[in-house]
Amino acid sequence: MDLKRLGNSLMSRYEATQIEAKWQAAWDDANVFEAKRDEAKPKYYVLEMFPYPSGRIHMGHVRNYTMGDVIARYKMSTGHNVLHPMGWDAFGMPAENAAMAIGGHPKEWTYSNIATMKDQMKPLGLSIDWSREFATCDPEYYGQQQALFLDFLENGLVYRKNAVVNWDPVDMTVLANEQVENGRGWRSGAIVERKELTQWFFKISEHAEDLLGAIDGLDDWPAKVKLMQQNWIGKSRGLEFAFDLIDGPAGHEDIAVYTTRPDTLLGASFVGISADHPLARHLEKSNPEIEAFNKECRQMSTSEADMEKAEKKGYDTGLRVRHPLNPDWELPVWIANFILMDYGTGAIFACPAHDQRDLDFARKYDLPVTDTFYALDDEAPVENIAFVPAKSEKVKWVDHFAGLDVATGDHAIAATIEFAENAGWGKGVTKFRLRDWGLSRQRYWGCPIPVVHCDSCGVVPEKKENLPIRLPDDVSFDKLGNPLDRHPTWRQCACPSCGQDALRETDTMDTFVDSSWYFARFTSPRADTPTNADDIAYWMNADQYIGGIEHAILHLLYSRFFARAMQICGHLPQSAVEPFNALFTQGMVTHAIYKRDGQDGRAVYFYPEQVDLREGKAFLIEDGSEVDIIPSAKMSKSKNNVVDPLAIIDAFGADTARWFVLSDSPPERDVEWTASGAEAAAKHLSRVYRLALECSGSDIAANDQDNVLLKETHKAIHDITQGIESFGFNAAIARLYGFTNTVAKSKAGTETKAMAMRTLAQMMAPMTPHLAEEVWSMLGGDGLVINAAWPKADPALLVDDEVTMPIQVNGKRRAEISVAKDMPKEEIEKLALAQDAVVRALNGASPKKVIVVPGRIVNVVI
RNA sequence: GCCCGCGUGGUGGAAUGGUAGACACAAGAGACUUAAAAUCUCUGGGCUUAGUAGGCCGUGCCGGUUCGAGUCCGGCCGCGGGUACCA
Repeated sequence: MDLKRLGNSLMSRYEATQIEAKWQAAWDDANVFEAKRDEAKPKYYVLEMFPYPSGRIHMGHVRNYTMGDVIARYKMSTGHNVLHPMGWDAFGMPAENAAMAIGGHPKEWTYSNIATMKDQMKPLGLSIDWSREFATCDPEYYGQQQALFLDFLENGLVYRKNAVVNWDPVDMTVLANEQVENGRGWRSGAIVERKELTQWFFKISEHAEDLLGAIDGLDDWPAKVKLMQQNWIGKSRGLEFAFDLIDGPAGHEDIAVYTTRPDTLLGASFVGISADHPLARHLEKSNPEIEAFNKECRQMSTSEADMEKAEKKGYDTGLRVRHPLNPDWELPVWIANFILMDYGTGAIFACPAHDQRDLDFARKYDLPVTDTFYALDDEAPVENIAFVPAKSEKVKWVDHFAGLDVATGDHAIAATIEFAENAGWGKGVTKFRLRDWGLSRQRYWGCPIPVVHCDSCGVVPEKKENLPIRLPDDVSFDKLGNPLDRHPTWRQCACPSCGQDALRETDTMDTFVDSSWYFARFTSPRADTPTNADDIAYWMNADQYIGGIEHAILHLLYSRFFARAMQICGHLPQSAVEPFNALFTQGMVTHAIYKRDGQDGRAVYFYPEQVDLREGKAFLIEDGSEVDIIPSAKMSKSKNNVVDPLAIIDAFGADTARWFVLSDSPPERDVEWTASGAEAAAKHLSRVYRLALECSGSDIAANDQDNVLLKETHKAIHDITQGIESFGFNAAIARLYGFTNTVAKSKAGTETKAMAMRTLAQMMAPMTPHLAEEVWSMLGGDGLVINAAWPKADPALLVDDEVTMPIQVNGKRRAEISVAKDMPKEEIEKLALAQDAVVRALNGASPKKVIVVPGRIVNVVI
């Protein structure tokens, strides 16, 4: 489709490019988007998740920022002092990958991408206060982040411990989970190993209880996000106890386990330990087979999904433990590849009858399967499907040691814990699934962790006056490993404590750290401390936060933790520990992926514009060869399935792009990208422009249609206002289409029509701000529409005197009546029963029941 | 695997438990025009039917609650997101 040509022909009257440039200049002149503290007005802070500067904006960005812009502009017109900032989530792996793949420097790559993307965003006419812009890779920003880190350290919110990473033994580098493909490094193809490193951790788990409890107060967050966070934090009540080892090696008298299902203890089949469990590590020293098995376990990727989906494997250590309820009952001890040292105690007891994973394992290695309870109506023993009812469901116990017969799992768990505590062999424990947040990254392009390693003083925090600890610019990516490690001089420094020669930490911070406090920094982006108390007090919290659902857990949870940590260190007031008052999660913009396997076996991805689609197949435009079509996934740079909005903006203008991206689907739902319909959006905007033109040139006297149009206008105000406030942008736009039709067809006088058109312009202004200004000024609107007060619906004009009511017979619509709004129930019933269709259906009999819902429906039950 | 969503015409989608398909796109027909573009008008879930009468079916599938279910509940299937080092 030749968008450019179509656009030009449409623009013969509605010149979007001209109009848009004109009004953007007018907004700049009036400085309407610069946010200044003004105690006289209520403030409103609208924030969209800031973008990663990948180099091109895509439709997902346009959708996200247009939604935020609608809210920001709407709030401006309702008398709020609006803060609407924008910045760049600029650290991260893609910059290093680009440096490795195409040469150049991550810094140059990133800043040049930022410049390009800003140029692409500017024409959209977003109401952003660009004076507050920053990138997380600016030393001014990450220096303040280092200051925060030092404060966290001082307040005991950070510590060091060992943790495993994915290690590529060929590239000599740590791999992110997404860089591990089928257990192999994405570049080298080498089998990935687990490697233990000493790393920094935020003590987020200490705040688990608070982070969980406070979710209840997040009234304007989507329920699904709250549920996901609750499950992620995963509070559980369970039993901790130990199995005594029979003739265990010295120092290994027992194996401690934690279980959330202690009530199934009589179904125990074996004890499983992680390959990294101290006992497993002890055994491997003298047993080559165990050593080999453990080594294999340590070659798995660290990702939970990979581990869970991998084939379950085990090795029988030959050791045995005693069952705590019966000393004569011995259980084997297995090393299993699905048990993680990081979770619980690194050891479990397995109850195959009531856990599918344990059952698969038991069947594979021929271990016993013992039912401990049955469904109330089915006592068939477990075969190959584990019986796992909800804990709230009642089940029949086979022989429960705490004396239960029929009880729910919840009840049985509580009873078992009490039983074990009284008997003295176990202890009830509350645990959280949430683990501490490992922030160390063995990479160059991130915020340096501001600590120094000194031979005499150990790990020493850098002095605040030495911040920012800047990344060195003279690095290269042509050798293996981390450039900071290899740098000839950067590491060397004086110990902040004793002054002797020392070495800097070369790990940088997880990029989630950067995005965990940028919302606070926007309130005073140039302050020489992380935040400024007055600005924070005025602007925080973000009243509306908008971003992708893919951030439902990690980013949002980390930000909630950071707000608490910053409050502890005095950088945020108590009122800001939940920094986002309202959250809206938009759906993703998805697109099919075009892919082919390259000669080296690696996938090669193609952009949608490189591909020609015919009869459900995809061919490269370049040479006509066929490529694979992979079903839609979120637009992602690594998969090349991104569509940039520039073609639409070039052809039709920003207002069309904005209107189109809002009109076509509900904001929270994922959308499969397609450009069909952009043209229609442009047509509609031209039509609005034409209507305004007609209206400004006409001279029709006031008449009896004026009142009809007035009523319609107020109904539209009511519906559209509600649509915007509830993020029903597509519904609001549908209503705007309807109202435009009403105005177009109305025979009302010119004055009333101009009023209706001005109101239309005001209501379109959040979505199509440039056209709205143009129409507003054509029809004698006062000043800028952005400064005009939002129209208010008069309740007296919203009500109709007559209502249409459907008549159902047994729930099926058979007729329709039109009645006065306040007609009593009895009369409605009489009218309904007199309808032909009802009389026919009744066939002389009298109805069993007649349900009349005034103003809604009548249902005659026969 | 586990957690969270989603599934409605040819397409995007609308619908406080109350007329399923609003509003659009694409399509077809017509008006205007020398012609085209632009614009305007009309048709439009499926089956049945001479039909704009009437009837039956219909919101992924199966079942339930209810006078009434796209909406609530249970079980499936499919797709998407997250799964702690992608951001």
